[in-house]
Amino acid sequence: MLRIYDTAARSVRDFEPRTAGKVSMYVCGVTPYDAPHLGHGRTAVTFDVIRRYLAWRGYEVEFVTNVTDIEDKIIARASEQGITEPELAAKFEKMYFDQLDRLGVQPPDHLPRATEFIAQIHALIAELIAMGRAYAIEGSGAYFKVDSLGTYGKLSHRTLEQLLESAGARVDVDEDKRSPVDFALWKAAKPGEPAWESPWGAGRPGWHIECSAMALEILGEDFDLHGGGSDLVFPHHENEIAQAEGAGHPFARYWMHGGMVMVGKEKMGKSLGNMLSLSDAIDVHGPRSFRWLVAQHHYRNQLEINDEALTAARATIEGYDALARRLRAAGAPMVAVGDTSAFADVMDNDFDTPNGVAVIAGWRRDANTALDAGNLDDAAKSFALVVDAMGALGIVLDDGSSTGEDASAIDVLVQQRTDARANRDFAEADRVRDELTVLGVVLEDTPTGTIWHRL
RNA sequence: GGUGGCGUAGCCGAGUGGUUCAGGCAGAGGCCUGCAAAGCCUUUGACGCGGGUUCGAAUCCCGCCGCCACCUCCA
Repeated sequence: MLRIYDTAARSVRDFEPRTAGKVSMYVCGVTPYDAPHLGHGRTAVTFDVIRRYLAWRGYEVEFVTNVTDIEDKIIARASEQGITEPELAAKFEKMYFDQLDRLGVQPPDHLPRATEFIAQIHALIAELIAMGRAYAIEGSGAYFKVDSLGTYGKLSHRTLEQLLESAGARVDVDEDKRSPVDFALWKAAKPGEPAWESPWGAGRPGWHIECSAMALEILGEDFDLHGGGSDLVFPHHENEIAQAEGAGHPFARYWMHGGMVMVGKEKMGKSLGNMLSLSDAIDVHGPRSFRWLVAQHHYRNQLEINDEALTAARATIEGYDALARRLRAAGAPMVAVGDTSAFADVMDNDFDTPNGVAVIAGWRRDANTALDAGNLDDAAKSFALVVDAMGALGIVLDDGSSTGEDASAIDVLVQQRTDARANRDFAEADRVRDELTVLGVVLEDTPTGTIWHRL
């Protein structure tokens, strides 16, 4: 039985999807106005693993990620760079998905953009106004009336009193709102800003409303999973619920939130200005190191990411690659996947990848031990389990079969060394090996001959 | 101030009231190897502090200390 921690319930709940055997999930993507950082990568990998595991477990998954391509930050940044908002958004959206692609994050089944759903956004706002849950202000836009919805705050567990208290302490509250906790559904355009016509004046959607409208449009009411970073719990997700349920549309059944990336014991965040580039990390340590590091930690915990941690993750992944290489070199047979229930058992407990990784580590050891003993069948069986579970985590092992262009030249050198060793001319053998080392080639002598791989 | 989370061996990081219990990285010793590389085996050492419950607690309760997050744009 799959169990999922639901932020709204603050506890682990048995997973009962809307439709048996199917999972509909919506994960908040980005507002593309800057280069993707480590946090984007962490959250994307987290939900990619969840998606892959669900599919691995036999569910038919429909996966939606949105792009909020019109927002205050985009307008400001486009102005700074002297390009249009669509140009800016397209540029950073591409950058975002390019990096996710490197990380092996599967493309979503649907990729809705806010500007493509203006009609649905209008319809939802109109419903809210008709139901008395929202109001328009001439020249300002439309706002959600928070005190009209008794359940407001149920996701982030805040009462209206608490919200009013902290809102009052804030400095700049929008002057036009009736209450400091109300939030914009539609923002009137200032001169020069991009705008769409609407019954509440020319303007643009407020942040939050696009996700309610797009999730309902694509996945329908009462869809299964809604995810995002924990920093989105309030106000973004709380408001998404208010907008959908306030208009009478049951929203997500389960709310999942991933922990923040930490840098030097502090949350990496925009206000702190300590954001690290995702592409830099991948360039230096490789995408699988990043992915493995994420998988080694529970998705709801904070995760410190630094060079040391990525280096350690890389060492582990390379150990798995070495196993794949050795098996290939030894001519181990391909076998069907056996009993992976040990992996499923831990993963079913709220996607417990740290323990899933531990299970895989056990199979890896089994495979290595069998291989050392010359038992290729058992080694192959254990390895098949490793590969299968790794697939659920989205990691593909490198067995060295993709050798590159100068492979034949390297093979010649390796043979020279083998000949030298056969003649017990170890000085010559080591000289050739040094030559290969310079080329970034690492040798491994196995019972069935010398194999090599690139550093 | 309100709400939530965390504090485990050199580092990262799981964990259930009770025989050894994670796992990874690093370290030490051994095996294998001409030497390496890879691998296997063994091994060092832990549960923030103070109480309490219990036959027994890292695991439950209370208090304290420290750290972090959300309450504001944020994955």
